Amino acid sequence: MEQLTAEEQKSRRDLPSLNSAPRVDVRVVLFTVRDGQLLIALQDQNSCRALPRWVPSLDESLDAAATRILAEQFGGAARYQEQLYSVSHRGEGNWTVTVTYLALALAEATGATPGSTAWFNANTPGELDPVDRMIVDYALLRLRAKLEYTAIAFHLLPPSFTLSELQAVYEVVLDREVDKRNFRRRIQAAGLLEVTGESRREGSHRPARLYRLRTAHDAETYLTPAWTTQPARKVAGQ
Amino acid sequence: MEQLTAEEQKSRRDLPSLNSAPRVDVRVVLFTVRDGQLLIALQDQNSCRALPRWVPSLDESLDAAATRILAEQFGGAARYQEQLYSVSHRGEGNWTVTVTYLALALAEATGATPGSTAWFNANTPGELDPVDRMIVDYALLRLRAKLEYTAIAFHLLPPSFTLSELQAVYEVVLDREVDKRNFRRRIQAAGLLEVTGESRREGSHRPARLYRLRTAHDAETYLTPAWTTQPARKVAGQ
DNA sequence: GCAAAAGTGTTGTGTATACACCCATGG
DNA sequence: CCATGGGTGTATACACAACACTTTTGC
Repeated sequence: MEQLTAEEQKSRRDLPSLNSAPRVDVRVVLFTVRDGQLLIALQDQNSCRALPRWVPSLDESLDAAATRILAEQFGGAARYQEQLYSVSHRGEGNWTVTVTYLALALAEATGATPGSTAWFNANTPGELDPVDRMIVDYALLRLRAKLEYTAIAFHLLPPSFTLSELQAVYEVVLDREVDKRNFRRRIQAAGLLEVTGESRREGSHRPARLYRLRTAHDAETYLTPAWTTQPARKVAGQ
Repeated sequence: MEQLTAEEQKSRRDLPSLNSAPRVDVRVVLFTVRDGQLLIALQDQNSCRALPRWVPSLDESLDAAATRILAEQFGGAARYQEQLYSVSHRGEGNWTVTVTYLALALAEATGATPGSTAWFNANTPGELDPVDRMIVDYALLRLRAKLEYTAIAFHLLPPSFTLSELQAVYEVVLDREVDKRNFRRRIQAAGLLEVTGESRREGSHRPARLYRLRTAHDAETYLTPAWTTQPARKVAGQ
């Protein structure tokens, strides 16, 4: 541990101090589900893939920086963002603090992504910087865990959807099959859904009823802080 | 949102850039249980209480900065630390990124804390900076939630302890009574404990058997990332 | 009428809860 | 012998997993 004088220690404890401190950047793991696959957005730069990132200015919060990444690169596609974790690592010399976010986007809105960003299978994203690799792995872990006890999955679907579509999202994210009857019972017992009254005919079979998420259950409900200094965790959508 | 030229945007995306970015500080919510109360450590500075904090140098990781706070102010008392969340807030002008940690200490080792640090009831910590208040509230939420599904509570007790002591920790942290028989069944079903063979006589009643945590179950097991760049989440202890 | 997905119930199994008494010791 | 905390078992409710057939439609 480095040795400091009493004055230096005091200046480090009483904010703000003016000595140099680690740099900050923000990175986003943006998920979507399309064609039966869980995809993440990566930038193809220097023959190596990397998470979309941004160095926040002195004038924006962490959440705002994450929102900016999503807005600039994906327009209104992202419907949900949540802070994941902060890592510190040596990036070219000094320590950098990387604050990471998990975000969810609608497949419909992700057809054309500007710039060098492309979609890759979340389970096999290819060659990745080790830090980015860990972030992606942890984002996947968290997404899967949250699927079980929050309403997070609805952000991967349009406002109205069939129960089979919802089940397909669960199966793709969790990477395993789910029993149809148990799934429907569990979802309906949670009381988050209501029928829209409409139904969808899309083949030579019985039409499916459409459901929507009941308002006031739109946000997640568990184990995420309610910081009044950064109230907006929802990005787009109503 | 601020307007940037294409060059400025590029420099923000390609790390490291040299423009000014938010400052970073680290704060720790250190819990202990003593005299049937859940306590947190606060500094009594400027007639206002504040969380122990530190501005990390260019030469230390976030985890190392948290460890340093604990080591300098509490010696070897802290036995566990875990990153909580990162907040950004306007501290005297520009944005500051505050990375927060939850830590647990042994009551026995916390008798004399150097400097201006003192212990306060975690539920009624008194007047606190709004940011610190939110951090404390969230730390409490997380500690209570983790108590239910991890072995985190053992870090509030010495290496060997009675089941009644363990139950008392749960009751104090969760702030509710727990059924003795169900508690013991649940704990033993988890398979984390083993009897030491010794017992403790401390009154005119039957002696209590002493238990210890089985090694390899010492760390928490769920929903916390395994960053290889910051492997040490355990601070002191064996 | 047939292919294809939508929709629906029951049964068993394990898990959490509520609850009351005997045991070992010190004084 | 009595006061004190240590230690134990059972009955019930609830949540979850396994499992197969009928319904509605397009062609």
